[in-house]
Amino acid sequence: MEVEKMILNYTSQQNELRKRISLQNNFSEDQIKLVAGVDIAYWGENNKEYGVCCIQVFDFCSKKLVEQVDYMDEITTPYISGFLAFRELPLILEAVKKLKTNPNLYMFDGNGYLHKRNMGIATHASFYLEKPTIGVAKTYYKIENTDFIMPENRTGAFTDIVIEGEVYGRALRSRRDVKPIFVSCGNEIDLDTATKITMHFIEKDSRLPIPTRYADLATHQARKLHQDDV
DNA sequence: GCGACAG
DNA sequence: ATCTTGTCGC
Repeated sequence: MEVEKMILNYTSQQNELRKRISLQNNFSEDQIKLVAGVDIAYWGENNKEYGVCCIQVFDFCSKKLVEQVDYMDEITTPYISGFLAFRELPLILEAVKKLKTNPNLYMFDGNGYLHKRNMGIATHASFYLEKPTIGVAKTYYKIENTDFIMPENRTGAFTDIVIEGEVYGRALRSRRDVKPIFVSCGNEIDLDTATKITMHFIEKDSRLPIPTRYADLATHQARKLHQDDV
């Protein structure tokens, strides 16, 4: 009875924000110098749940790490499919406050526009970050009973995910012989540009782009450090 | 009761 | 997301 009201509240918040989504670039591509990857790891302790958010900022051209921050805190919001942003955003925004650099774009582990209300975490977060965002999910989030079409087994091959005539995102074969990843616009960017930037950050040793991939590794390291500490 | 289910 | 070892393959 409590979670139902929470879901109604969350849904109405997202329905308000979605009115302001833009799928157009609000930048020129040569202005993208710093790209941030964001991720969170969780663990339980004393019957409470904790999380650590890591943000890693990379130089677009050299792909070198230029800054990293983390923020650890107790997690109070449960995971509810479709409402990931409400669980993760508090930690993310605190971590962002610690950044000294000002990334031109943020990449998230999860969806953006590829969401039942077009409000996956990448899109939702953009309204607070006021920067372009991209969502990169490792598994498919099925909407309206629509399956994705498997792209060809070639690097860069993709298929658009179309629901009732509208492109929500795409299944992208970031490398040959790997499962596809699911790229969608967060906000203030178009899908072709989001795909191009994602592919730019693909290295031969992973199907995931550098920013989210290394942010994920960093969260695991940060959690390990914390647990050694306790 | 059964299947779905981003992270 | 997390719980977890070995193992097949490049």
